[in-house]
Amino acid sequence: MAKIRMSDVAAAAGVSTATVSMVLNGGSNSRISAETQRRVREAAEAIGYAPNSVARSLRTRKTHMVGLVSDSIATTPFAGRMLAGANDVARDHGYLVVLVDTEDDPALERQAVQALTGQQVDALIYARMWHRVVPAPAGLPARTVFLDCCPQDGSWPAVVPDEREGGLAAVRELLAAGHRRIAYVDADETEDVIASRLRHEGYLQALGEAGITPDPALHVRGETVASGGRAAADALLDLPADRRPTAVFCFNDRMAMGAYTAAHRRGLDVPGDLSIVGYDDQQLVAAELDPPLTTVALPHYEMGRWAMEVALDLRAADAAAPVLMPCPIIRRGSVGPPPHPVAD
Amino acid sequence: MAKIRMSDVAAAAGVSTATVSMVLNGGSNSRISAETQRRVREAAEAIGYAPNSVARSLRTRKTHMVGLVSDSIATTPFAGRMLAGANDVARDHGYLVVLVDTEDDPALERQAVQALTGQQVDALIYARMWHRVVPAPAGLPARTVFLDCCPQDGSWPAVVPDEREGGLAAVRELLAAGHRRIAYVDADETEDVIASRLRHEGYLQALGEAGITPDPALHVRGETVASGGRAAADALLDLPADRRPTAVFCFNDRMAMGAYTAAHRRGLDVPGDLSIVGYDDQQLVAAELDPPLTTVALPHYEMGRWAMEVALDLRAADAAAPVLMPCPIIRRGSVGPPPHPVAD
DNA sequence: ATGAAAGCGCTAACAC
DNA sequence: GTGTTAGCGCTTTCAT
Repeated sequence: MAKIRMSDVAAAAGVSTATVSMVLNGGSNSRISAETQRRVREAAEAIGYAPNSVARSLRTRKTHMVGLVSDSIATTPFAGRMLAGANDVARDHGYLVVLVDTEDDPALERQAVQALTGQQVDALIYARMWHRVVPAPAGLPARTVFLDCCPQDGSWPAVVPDEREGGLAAVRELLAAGHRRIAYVDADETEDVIASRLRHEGYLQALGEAGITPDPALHVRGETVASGGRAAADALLDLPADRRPTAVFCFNDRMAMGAYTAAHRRGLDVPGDLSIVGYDDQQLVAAELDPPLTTVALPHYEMGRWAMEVALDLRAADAAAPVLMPCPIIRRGSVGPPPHPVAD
Repeated sequence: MAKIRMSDVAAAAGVSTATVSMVLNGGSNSRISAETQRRVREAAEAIGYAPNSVARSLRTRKTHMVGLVSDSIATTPFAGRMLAGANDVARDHGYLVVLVDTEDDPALERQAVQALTGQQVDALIYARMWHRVVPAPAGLPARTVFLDCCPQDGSWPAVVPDEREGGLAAVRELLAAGHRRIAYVDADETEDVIASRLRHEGYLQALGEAGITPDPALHVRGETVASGGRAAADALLDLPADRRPTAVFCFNDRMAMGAYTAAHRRGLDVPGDLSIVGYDDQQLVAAELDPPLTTVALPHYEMGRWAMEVALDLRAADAAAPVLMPCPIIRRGSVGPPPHPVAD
């Protein structure tokens, strides 16, 4: 199975390589006669010719590959959705994606960017798995887009989730069900600062819209895992009856999972006695809880698509400000009316 | 920022491109004089030269890229671990991985294999996200390795999890804690046939080793989600006291999660009244449950590494039979002694 | 409508 | 030790 070159096709069809190139790339509108086209195609087929993209890339200065450097493909379930989004549009447009995981190591990151530009990728997507503001690594190619992070020193297109709008949607959902005493189980101050702050802003705005004065006792924090959520929810449920929340909005689904545990352990029903809304829409958590969790989805797939679309210049992007991708609310079974009519 | 070529470096250093190539690739052992080497390196540095891998690849017929085609990077949390394993070894050896997700669509698959071989990848990894026997797609390059699946018509190296040994380990763990009545909450007959069968074999073997005759009533099935596990566990717990299991081995962590719910809803303590072992070691589930779940880990990271190692010829592999990668047991808090001494 | 020839940027014999 | 030269397999003017 020796490699078959274009010249082999040319010889077999009795034409020049230039002609072969024309018919194989030129579509049917080329100026080559129909008869010759047929001969060439048949010859190519017959001898099993497959073009060598490396040679083509060298000549055309286009590799039809885009690099994707990320800090962690493995450690979050979200990474896959981003990748999938990017991959889908790449594939649909004849592009391949070259993936490098840098594990958040700056040295590996530099090395990755170098390897990728050395490989002449047509564009580069720089992705982080948590919404952050990051310093732009050196040596980025002209066509670079930031995914789930913003470059410190603007001037690159970027896309991040609209966390504020997400917090707003979550709390509005609870408000619409009739709740007035709504708690926010927030992340620890050390973690996920941006998401935490933005979702909290959404929370406050929603309360404001409903004319509710936020009760500081209803803003609690914990580690962003189930046990942290459970502890925070316990604190809330220990409040005297008249100050206790009838609903909680949790920073993420895992904390919401802990809130379920807290409620269930004291015989409280979800959503009968306590309504709960999460954030992230992690399938393994949100959909599997009993009852299934109403939550706000992080639009990783859409962000991945968006990034690839601007990388391939399929979509214009303003480098001045990051695009805010909507976080839709996913209604499942954890929100209901408050247990009894409530006054403020 | 026009592209800088090797000839620019040569000109700047006053040598030929051949010399530049030698010093830049030849390591320090080349036959170029130390003085010239210095001049070349300095010139390259000064004008910011970066080699063009496409040109190099065309010449050397090595691209230092390996293709990875998978059926789903997005829909399972395991995909990331496989990718990470593959990526880590690729990176450590100066290789890049080109990823394509085919969504299990044969047409896309053919197209992916073609694109990748056209791109002259040095090797190809064909990955599936569920342990399966698959028909080998046409046109695979000589150096192909199968990941988490076996080619129907042998003759390619492959690696899959040792599910049988995993089931064995899970049940031995329960046996060691003193249990005798151990149930297996299995997958539905329609799902994951290979894993289901193999884990069951491990279960039976472990019981056999302990001199226990399997009780068919203790082998139940359900959908491989939390609700399926809950229903199955409920059925088990409804058994008369003398036939009821004191421990259950669940097909996966999600079903185990359902078993927790079933136990908790009837006031049973885990592991006080019921010990539970899962399978998969899904972080989001196993580690977050209360108590944390003892489970058997699927070695995705290791399989990813293995596949890339044989792809890069760093490790020999026999194409005759798939390699069985061990599934280690992860001890957490869901296994304890049976509630009271038990007789068979 | 088709072919000749140059060259993408690099490496590797082979000369000197 | 270093330079010359000939490609790797393709695309693309420019002739014809």
